[in-house]
Order: sequence, then structure tokens, then C-alpha cells
Amino acid sequence: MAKRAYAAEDKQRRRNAIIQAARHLFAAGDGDLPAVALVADAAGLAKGTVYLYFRTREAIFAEVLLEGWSEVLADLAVVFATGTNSSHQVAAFLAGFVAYLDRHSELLRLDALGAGVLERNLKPEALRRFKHTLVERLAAGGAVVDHALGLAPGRGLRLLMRTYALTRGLWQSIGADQNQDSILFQGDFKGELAEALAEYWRGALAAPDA
Amino acid sequence: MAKRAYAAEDKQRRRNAIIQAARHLFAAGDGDLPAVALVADAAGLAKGTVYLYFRTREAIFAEVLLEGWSEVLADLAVVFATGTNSSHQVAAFLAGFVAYLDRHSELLRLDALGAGVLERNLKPEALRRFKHTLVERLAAGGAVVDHALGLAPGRGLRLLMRTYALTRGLWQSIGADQNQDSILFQGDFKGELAEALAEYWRGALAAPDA
Amino acid sequence: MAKRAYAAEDKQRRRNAIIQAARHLFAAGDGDLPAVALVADAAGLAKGTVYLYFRTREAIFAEVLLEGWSEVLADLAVVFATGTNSSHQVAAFLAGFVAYLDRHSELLRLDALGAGVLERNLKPEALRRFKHTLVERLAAGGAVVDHALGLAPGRGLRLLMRTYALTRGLWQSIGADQNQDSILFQGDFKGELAEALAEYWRGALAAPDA
Amino acid sequence: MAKRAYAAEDKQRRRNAIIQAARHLFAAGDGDLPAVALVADAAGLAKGTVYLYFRTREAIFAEVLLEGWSEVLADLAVVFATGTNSSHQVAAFLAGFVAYLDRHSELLRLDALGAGVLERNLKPEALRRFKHTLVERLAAGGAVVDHALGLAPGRGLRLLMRTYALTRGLWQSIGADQNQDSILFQGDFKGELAEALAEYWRGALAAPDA
DNA sequence: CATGAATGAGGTTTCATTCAT
DNA sequence: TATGAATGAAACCTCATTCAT
Repeated sequence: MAKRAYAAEDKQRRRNAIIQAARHLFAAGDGDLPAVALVADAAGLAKGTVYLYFRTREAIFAEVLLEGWSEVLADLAVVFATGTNSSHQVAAFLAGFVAYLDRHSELLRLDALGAGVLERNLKPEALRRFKHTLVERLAAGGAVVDHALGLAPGRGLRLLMRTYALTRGLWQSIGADQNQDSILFQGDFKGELAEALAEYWRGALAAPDA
Repeated sequence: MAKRAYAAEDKQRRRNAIIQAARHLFAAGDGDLPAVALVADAAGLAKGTVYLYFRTREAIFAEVLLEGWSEVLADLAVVFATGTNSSHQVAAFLAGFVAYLDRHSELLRLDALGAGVLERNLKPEALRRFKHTLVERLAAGGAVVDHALGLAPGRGLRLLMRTYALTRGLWQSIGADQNQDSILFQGDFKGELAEALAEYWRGALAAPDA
Repeated sequence: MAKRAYAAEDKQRRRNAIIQAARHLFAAGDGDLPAVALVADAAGLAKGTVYLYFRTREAIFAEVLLEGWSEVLADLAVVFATGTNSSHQVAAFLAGFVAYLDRHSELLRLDALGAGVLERNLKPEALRRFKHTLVERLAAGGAVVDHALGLAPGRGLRLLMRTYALTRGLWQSIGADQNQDSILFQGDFKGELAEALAEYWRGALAAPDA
Repeated sequence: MAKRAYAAEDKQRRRNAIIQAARHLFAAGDGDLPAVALVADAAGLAKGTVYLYFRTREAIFAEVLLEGWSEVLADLAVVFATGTNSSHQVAAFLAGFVAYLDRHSELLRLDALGAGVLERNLKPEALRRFKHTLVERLAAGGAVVDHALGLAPGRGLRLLMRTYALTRGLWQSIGADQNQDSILFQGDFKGELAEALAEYWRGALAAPDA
């Protein structure tokens, strides 16, 4: 029996342990959401204990996603706080973004599942909370962008949302491919993504309504 | 017992009946892939018969998707064959694209499922065939674009692929939302999509490496 | 794989095989409803196959109950058709009734479960059907009684219903006891039941409103 | 944290609070035994505390039942101590009995559960104790009846036991029915019970061996 | 070709009970 | 005594797919 987490702080730690266990299992796995029993094992807990911290299996993985995307966005502030040349900042952000995802392809794999699985198995209210939190973090990042590039308020959020959309869409179209014999891309998801994002941001910042 | 389809033509007709039944059921349904028994019923066939025409349930819906996206792409040729002003052609294409999807949201709903479900339950070879066919059709459309806009060969395909990616990503992020109380978009998926695509194409066509 | 039951007659046979398997398992068991997997095994079928014949586990056992009580009631007609002396007929019926239940205590055990379990796990509509069928058979028996004893129509049904009620209530109160060290009855459920029923019928038939 | 109950009297009070909470929750509920967590909450205690007073959940509800039936029996003494006319006394007792149950249908609902659930989940020893206590109280009532009606010792106990049996059996057969569209009783459980009990007592008291 | 009966894997979640604090 | 965190058993039913008829 695992040590009991009475203090709020201990509970938070335990909650995190579950999330990390889930993330690692998913990263190592075959693409399905790992069974709760496995997550519990990996976290050194009993199955039932996991359900003290998360209402459903999907809730665990929603948290994994949230954490992943938040991590990406955290770099934003650093990048845009540095230097003053807009196009350099954007380029640096995109480079970092692409590199992060290249290192953490499990995030995109999980995100792709999310579209179909999380959305369908999360209780509506939990789904709402998840989306709300994600938008909130995007909005925070958007504000940084707004400020750095001198955009109208809310504009940065849209840029980031569309960056996110293009990324996940591209991954599902070509990145998820195990068999990199595609006539098109030969597995170079990273390069494709970089190019597509560069094009999008160029267009967005050149826009008359930008 | 349904009449037996001996002639190749009859078989094709029956195959189509199944696809249409599946499409309608999905459009009317709650977002899950309809059970094979339902599709069979709706097509006036027995469950086993469906499996004479499709190896798996997912194969049916892959076909539905293929048909949908092909339909969108078919407009391409018409639009780009008309008029000579590039930016007008692009605008017209995008307008048509967005309008089509607005009329056929089931296509995007199914596409979103596809990301998670089809990819996981289609036999690898069937998945390959599906993607290959889709790319083929995108490539055909891309060739039209290349020619109309005087782009380097293969460039149009990329534009279309990214258009597709941005579209599906955006749908998953904001379009699928039932609860349009989002602080962001208030349910205006159509407008969002139009704006995002316009930005992307502007950037792509302005690109030095375009 | 079990032979396939195409003909309606074969299906009925298979359905019966399931019911019998369930009955025997319950009779031999510890008092819980056997798992469907066990019933299926005992019937030489796969789990899923059982669900082609019954919508829920409880539906199987409702049928077992129905069959048991119907069997008891079937004797009625024979007994009341024989002889002309009312009190002898009644005595003979009660004796047969008690003897049957003594031989088939699993029926009372299952009935006692039924009160709590079936009623709670059967889908409402199935529950209604079950009760309706049971009353129907009681009513048929009641008509026989009415005729034999010259009672007002519907009176026999009431007598039988109360006989049933007294029987199940008595079983639950004293018959179910494994530990027959009761200060009261020392395990003589049979005798207790016989006496109680005799008292009830005597009172009912002596009633001014009989 | 609830105040600690050191004195025996305080403990008894707390024990009672739990029983009352359980009774009210059951009466208000949907027919299932309320979860221990709910009972604890309603009693203003933590889950674990409840287990200081009762070994199992079922033990709580066994106590609720005991209390209910004891209450009914308590009227006995009053009724049979009053007046001298036997048949009036019996009629008065039965009228009071039926009326009490009509006011407290939760008692019969719980009793019906008891048949299946309590008997199966109470530890054998607790079950024995429960039954023993119940019989004890019935016996006390029986003695009153014996004396008032001049019956042989132990006869009153039997009458009460069978009254109890007929009552619970009848409830399970017709009283529990939500859908009072039965062809038989149209929801008049009270009337049915009164009539059945009158018949039984008439027969029992008329019996040659009474 | 068409049918539909048979198969069987698959995994979540609840909640009574225990026991460390 | 009181608390509440941790445990883990338990079994249902669906439905995609197969294959005997």
C-alpha cells in the first residue's frame, strides 16, 4: 500500500505521478490509451486509487495533453521577450515549436487520439473544462505575442490557435504515418511543419487586417 | 433475401448503396460510427453481405470520406479553369471550399473520427491504400492549381495538403464544439476557417520559395 | 462452435437448454445468480450466444422462475378435475404444492433472490412482462379453482396469489435459514408451510365473502 | 471532526443517529441501499466512523428493519390489553398493523431487499443475531396474543410469524409494483393485505388445533 | 452470392471495507 | 475515537467479424 497523501501538497505530488506514469506509458505504447491498471501499476498505486484523483481514464490523458501544450507555450514568453526584431522572434518561436514537437511526438500522437477518443469519452463538463483551460493558456501566450508584435488584442490568440490547428491537422495527415514510403513526404514531418507554419505566419502578419 | 448481384455493375451499385447508407446514418447519428448491422439494414442487406463488399467496418467509412473529399476537389478544376486572375481564382476556390464544408459538416465530423478511429482500426494495407488514394486526388487537384497559378510542379499539392490540414485541425479545435459558448469563436467556424485559409494562402503565394 | 440453430424449433430448443443450464447451476450453487459465462459453458455455448437468446442475465432466471411456478400450477388442473369433495381437493392440492416445493427448494431460493435482484436488474419492460405472465398463469389456475369450488370469478386467482405470497414470505422468514438451530422451527419448513396454508385456505373458504 | 463519544450513552446516541440517517436516506431513495458514504454524511460523520459502530453496511439496515418491526409489535400489547372481545381485538390489531405499514412503506421496501441482499451480505453470525432478535420480539408479542386469546403457548408466535410472512410475500408480489396497471389489484395493496390477513386469522383461530 | 447464428475479447468503474495517521 | 486515503474484486454486455448453411 502506497504511503497515504493527506496533505494537499502530497496529493498534488501523487496526482502528478499518475500523469507522468500515463505519459510515459503512452509514449512507449502502441498508440492506444493505456489501461488504467497499467497506469496505476506504473505509479505504484492500486487501480482504485487512481480514481480518487481522476474521474475517468480520459481525464488523466486530457491532463497529459494540457501539460504538454502548456510546456510548448511556456517557451513563448522567453522567445518573444528576447530581441526586438519581429521576424526573428517569430522564426525563433516556430523553430522552437517544431523542435519541441519533434522531440515529443507522443504529444501529437496523443493529440490525434484526443480528437476522436477524448472528445467522445470525456464527460461533457470535463471536456468543457479541458478546452477552456487550453484556450486560457493559448490566450496567455497570445497576449505575449500581441504585445511583442504590436498586434490588436486577441490577434495573437488567433494566430496561436491556427498554429495549433495546422500542426495537428498536418500530423494527422502525414505525421502519423508509420510507413514513410509516402510519395509525398518521406517522413519529413518536421520539415513540412516548419514550412507550412512559416507560410501561415507570413500570410497572417502580412494581412491587411493584421 | 436481396437480389443477387452477379454483374460487376450490379456489384458496384450495391457497394455504393452501402456507402450511401453509411453516410446518411453517420450524418444523422450521434457521432459514433454506426454499427454494421445498422448500415446493412439501411442498405436492405444482411450483415454478412456487407462483408462481401468491405473487409472491415472502417473500410466503409474510409470510402465515405474519400468520396466527400473528392467531391470538394472536383470543384477545383472548374474554378481554376474559369477566369485568369489568380487571386480571384483562389478566393473563389476558398469560398467554395468553405461553403461546401459548411453544408456538409458530417464530412468534418467523420474526418475527425478518422484521425483516431480509422487510423487505428483499418488494416495497415487498407490504410495505406486510403491515404494513397486521397493523396492521388489531392495531387490531381494540385496539378490544376500548379497550372493555373504557374507554380512549380508539386507545389499545388502541398498547398492543398496544408489547406486540408488547417481545415481539419481547426474543426477539431473549435468546430466540433457543441457548446458554442466559447470565449473565442461563438460558433462561427465558417468565418474562422475562411479567415485562416485566406491567411495561409496569402502567405504561401507570397513566399519567396513559392 | 455449437451447431447453428436456424429453424425456429431449434432456437426454442437452444433457449431451453440455456434455461435448464441456468437452473441446474443455480440449484447447485451458493445462492448467487451464476455468471453468464458459466451458464454459457454449461450449455455448451459462447457467452455472446446466450445474449442472442436473452437480453440480460436476469431475463434468463426470470424464465427459470416462470417455468418453475408454471409447473406447480400445472398440477392444479389435474387435482381439481379429480374427485368432487372440495375439502379433499384442496387438501390434495396443498399437499402436492408443498411436496413439489420440498423437492425443488431451488425454486424458492431463486424466488427469494428475485424479490431483490430480479426486480432491480430486469429492465422495467421485461419486469412487467414477467409479472404479467406469472399473473396470467395464476389466473388460469384460479379459473380452475373457481370452477371446481364454485367460487365467484377471480376469487381463485386471489387465493392462489395469497398462497404464493404466504409461501415465499414463509420461506424467506424461516426456510432460507441454513442454520436450522432456530428456536422455532428446527428446519421443518415443509411442516410449517403445510400448516400455514391449511389455515389460510380454511379461513378463506369459510369467509362470508368467499 | 465530530465530537468524540466516550460515554456509553453518547455512543448509543451516535449509533442511533446512524440508524436514523440510514432510514431516512432509504425512505427517500430509489430502492437501493444507500452507500455508506452517504449515510455517514447524513449522520455528520466520516465513513470510517460508521464502521466503529457497525461491522458492515447491511448491519445498519438490519437494525433499521428491527426497529421498524418492533414498532409495529409494540402496538400489540396495547390493543390486546384493551377490551375482552377476541374478534374485536384481532380486528383492531390487524387494522393497526395494516395502517402502520401503509404509512411506512419504506419498511416493506427494505424488508423486500432484505430477503435478497441482507441475507447474502450479512455475516452469518450477524444474520443469526438479527433473526434471533426478530423472533424474540415476535415471541414477546406472541405471548401477549396467547394470553389475550387463551391460546396454547407458542401459538401466538406462529400466528405472528405467518402474518409477517403473508405480509412480506404479498408486498413483493403486488405492493412493490410501480406500475399499478395490474389487471389484478390496481395498486390497492392496503385492501389486499387487510383481506388476506383477515382470512388467515379467521382460518387460524377456527382451526381445530388452534 | 446472401444470410444471420455464433463467437469471444476487452476494460471500466464502483464502493464496501480496512487501517495508517 | 475519528478520519479519509488506499485497496481491489468483480462481471457485465457489445458488436465486429467469421463461416456454416
